[in-house]
Amino acid sequence: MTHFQTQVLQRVRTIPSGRVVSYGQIAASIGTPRAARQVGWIMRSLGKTSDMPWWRVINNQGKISIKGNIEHDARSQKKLLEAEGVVVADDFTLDIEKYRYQFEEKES
DNA sequence: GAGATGACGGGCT
DNA sequence: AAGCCCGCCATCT
Repeated sequence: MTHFQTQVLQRVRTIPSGRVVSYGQIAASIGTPRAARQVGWIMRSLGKTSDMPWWRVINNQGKISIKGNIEHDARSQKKLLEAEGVVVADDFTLDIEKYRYQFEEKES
C-alpha cells in the first residue's frame, strides 16, 4: 500500500451517498492535480476486495468510463449510482455539476 | 534504469 | 458534437 494510494482511498471514503466526484478532483485534493489517471489506476486495482464507494467516482465529463475487464463494468456502476438516487442516462452519462461533491478537508 | 500502460483531462480539428 | 492528440504521473515489465 503506497502513500499515494492511501491518500486517494481516504478521499473516496468520504464521498457521501448520492454524490459523485471526478478522478481529477480526488487527485487535486491530495495535492497532485495532474494525477487523475493514477486515481483511476487505483480504482482498477481495488476490485471487489474493498468496501470503498468506488462507483461514486467518474470522469470530469460526467461519464462512466470503466473498461469492464474487472468484475465491475459500466452497467453495474450505473445501477449502484441509481440506487443512491443519481440519474444516469443510457449512455452512462449524468449531470455531474448537479451531483458533484466538493472535498473540504485537505491532506492529513 | 528505460520504455510501456492507463476507470483521465484539456485543447484543437 | 465527436474524435484525435498530447501531456501527466504512479506502476509495471
